[in-house]
Amino acid sequence: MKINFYNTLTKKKEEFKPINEDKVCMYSCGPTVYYYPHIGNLRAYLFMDSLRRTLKYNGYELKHVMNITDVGHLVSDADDGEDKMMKAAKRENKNPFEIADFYTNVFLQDLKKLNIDMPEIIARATQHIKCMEEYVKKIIANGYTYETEDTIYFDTSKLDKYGVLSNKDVKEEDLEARIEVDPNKKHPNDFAVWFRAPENHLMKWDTFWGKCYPGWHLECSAMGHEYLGEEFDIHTGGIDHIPVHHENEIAQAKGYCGKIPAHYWMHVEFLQVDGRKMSKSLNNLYTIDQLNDMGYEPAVFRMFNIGAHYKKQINFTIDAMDAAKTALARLREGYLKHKEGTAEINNNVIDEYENKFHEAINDDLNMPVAMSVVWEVIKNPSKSKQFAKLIDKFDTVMGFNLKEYVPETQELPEEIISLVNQRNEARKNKDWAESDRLRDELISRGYSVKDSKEGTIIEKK
RNA sequence: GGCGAUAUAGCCAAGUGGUAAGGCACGAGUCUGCAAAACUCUGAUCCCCGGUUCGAAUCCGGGUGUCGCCUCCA
Repeated sequence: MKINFYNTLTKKKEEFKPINEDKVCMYSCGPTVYYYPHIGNLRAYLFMDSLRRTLKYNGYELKHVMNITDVGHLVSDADDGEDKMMKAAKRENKNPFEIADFYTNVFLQDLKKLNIDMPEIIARATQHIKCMEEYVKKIIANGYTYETEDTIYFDTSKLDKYGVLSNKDVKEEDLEARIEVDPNKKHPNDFAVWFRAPENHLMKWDTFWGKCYPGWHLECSAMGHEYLGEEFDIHTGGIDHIPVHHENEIAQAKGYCGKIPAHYWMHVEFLQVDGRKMSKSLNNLYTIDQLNDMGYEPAVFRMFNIGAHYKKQINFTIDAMDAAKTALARLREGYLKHKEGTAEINNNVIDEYENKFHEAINDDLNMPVAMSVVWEVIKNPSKSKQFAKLIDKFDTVMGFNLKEYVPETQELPEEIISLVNQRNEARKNKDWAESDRLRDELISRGYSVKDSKEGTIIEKK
């Protein structure tokens, strides 16, 4: 079945045609590991996850690289300010390598908690300094750079065009620039590719230019090239990467070999909290662990995310999380009902659902519509193992891990069992006052009480 | 100032030319001793104005609101 993706490069939805017939090569910009990832960061990786799973659903093999930026880059893309990793190191009284290790681990754990399908290759910048050096040397040899005392800059004026993704009008930017332009730069869009490290800089390596460290943008270009070659299929990232980071990656690749590295560029929109950007100053940052502590397991956040298209801003609210939490519980219950069902379903019905689902995910990852198909199957009154199997298949894309889901069976404390028995006795005697009193007692101890035909069901809330 | 998004029922949101998916909440009902849970049913003409069209939420023009980027960020 045809796949269509929105391509930031061409600004339209187009049919996806990979370079190799059955293998897709892609690169995703990963995090700079200097702090805990928040749910806004994580949305980007849920998007990456949907993309991976959709491609696999279509039968593609994947070769997918994600970088971990553990060589800090400067606080600003414009190459001034403090180094992020250094700043974090100072804050926590550790060295930058310890900071990187710690937050890399936190990040990977978070992805695991969210059941994110992991890229085949996780590339840490500190382990690829050599290939970055080779990469930058060729850009230099090709004449796309100039040196200042301690920095090598990329000269964007050497390109036929800078700003292929973001409609930048360089001349106008010259006039309207509101921030101080680095006086060492010849053109405002020029950017650093290589730094000579100051004496007190901890992260530095012996290179052709002395003790150095790489420019931030260079990492992705070099590592992408290392594993995927000069041209590959898809490059993903957050929408914020479009105007600077990805433009610079493209610039570097052009300087290196004259080619735009990826054919399809896909960008995920931001998540907002209560209609505003998430930020420290607004005090509205959430991490996946915080949500968990608030009673929303990671799968709830996944459910929330799947409710909206990746190219749209999504508004995170507690109400929305409650909605997602209920929906997830019903999804699981509905799935279990099908699993125990005995109805025989006509294959045409199955095929129709399957087709509808497949069309949805292939239409630029339209997960909300795909999810609506899942609900149709879940809510089908005929309960059937065939439907359960179909949902298993859908779940390879949705990622709720339903197959592994088993309702929690908890050991109830003896005093609770005793209360339940007392209540059953009272009910038998139609002593409703006593029965209700005992129910209130159980509820106040944090249990839910449901009287079904098969008996009373007690669950810890 | 430049660039980019977005405006659909109480909330979260699909839909980009043929008369509004889905989820959650609310309400009603079934079930229940009463509840809870579950299940069933119920709701919007799509920010405003103008235009194109047999026909527009969907295209065009003009407003208005919101958000983001241009400064670290997914």
